[in-house]
Amino acid sequence: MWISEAAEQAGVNVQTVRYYERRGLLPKAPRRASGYREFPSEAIRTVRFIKRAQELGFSLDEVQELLRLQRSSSRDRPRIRKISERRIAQIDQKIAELQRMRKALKTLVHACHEGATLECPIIEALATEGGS
Amino acid sequence: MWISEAAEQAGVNVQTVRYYERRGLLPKAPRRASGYREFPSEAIRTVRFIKRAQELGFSLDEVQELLRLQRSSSRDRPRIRKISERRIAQIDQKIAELQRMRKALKTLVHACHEGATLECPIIEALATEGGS
DNA sequence: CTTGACTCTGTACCCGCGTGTAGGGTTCAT
DNA sequence: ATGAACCCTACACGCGGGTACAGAGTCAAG
Repeated sequence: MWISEAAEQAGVNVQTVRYYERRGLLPKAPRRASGYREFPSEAIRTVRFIKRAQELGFSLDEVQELLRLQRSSSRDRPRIRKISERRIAQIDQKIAELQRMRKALKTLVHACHEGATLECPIIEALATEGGS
Repeated sequence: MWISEAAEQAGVNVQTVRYYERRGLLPKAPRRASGYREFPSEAIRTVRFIKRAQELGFSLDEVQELLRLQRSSSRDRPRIRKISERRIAQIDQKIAELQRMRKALKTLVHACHEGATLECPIIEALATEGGS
């Protein structure tokens, strides 16, 4: 199958497929004499794997390692778990950071509604030293 | 005060100060005949304002508007609140997305610990069609 | 007057993940 | 044999928020 069909079936566009190949996420597709790539249907499954992994927040580097592990005969489950757990830890950190922001903002917006001060408490908080 | 002192006092580096000026976050600093900028101490406060706003997740474009509102005589509190509330909504969306990822990953990691299957459930989930 | 530490501008580069474009060659149905 | 629709490579550009460099000019202490 040509690249445009592969891309369409995988739900990405043509450049993306070439990009994944260049980055080493997809194995080099065999070529016709003309230089055209001919993809095995396997490639579609691989692209979908990549997309699903991205939905879970994995970076392309991580996806690359997951693909490598998938292909290796010794499915190294502890290693796979470790990558996933590292991802979870990063997600937790990010969530905590966002919640910290959210809380601070909520407090300020609330104060801005309630307060009868002349100055807006939100601006005041940003303009004033101290207390992150 | 020269730029390096201003930058140091504000806790950013020299290029950042120039960058903020270029972007319109800092007012154009007056120049000596040599072309050297001379910063009023006000500038330090402004840079710190920017940094605090960034910690709450505001983009530089948003910070620019907040600074504009701060300077305007009619402190438009509803507008300021609106910007903050939009930010909160974006944060909430991001948190929800991260929690979705986190939950999916947790489930997989758990299955990978528990399951006695040959294949790693994490890889299986990524390799298999259906169910996001 | 020299020297070293600073400043200026303009430009390019970084991260991750692609997307777009120009200029050329191929495929295949008609 | 022609033409539309495809394919190839190489390169530039986009986001956001800076960072780094080169080449030239300036400041201030000794």
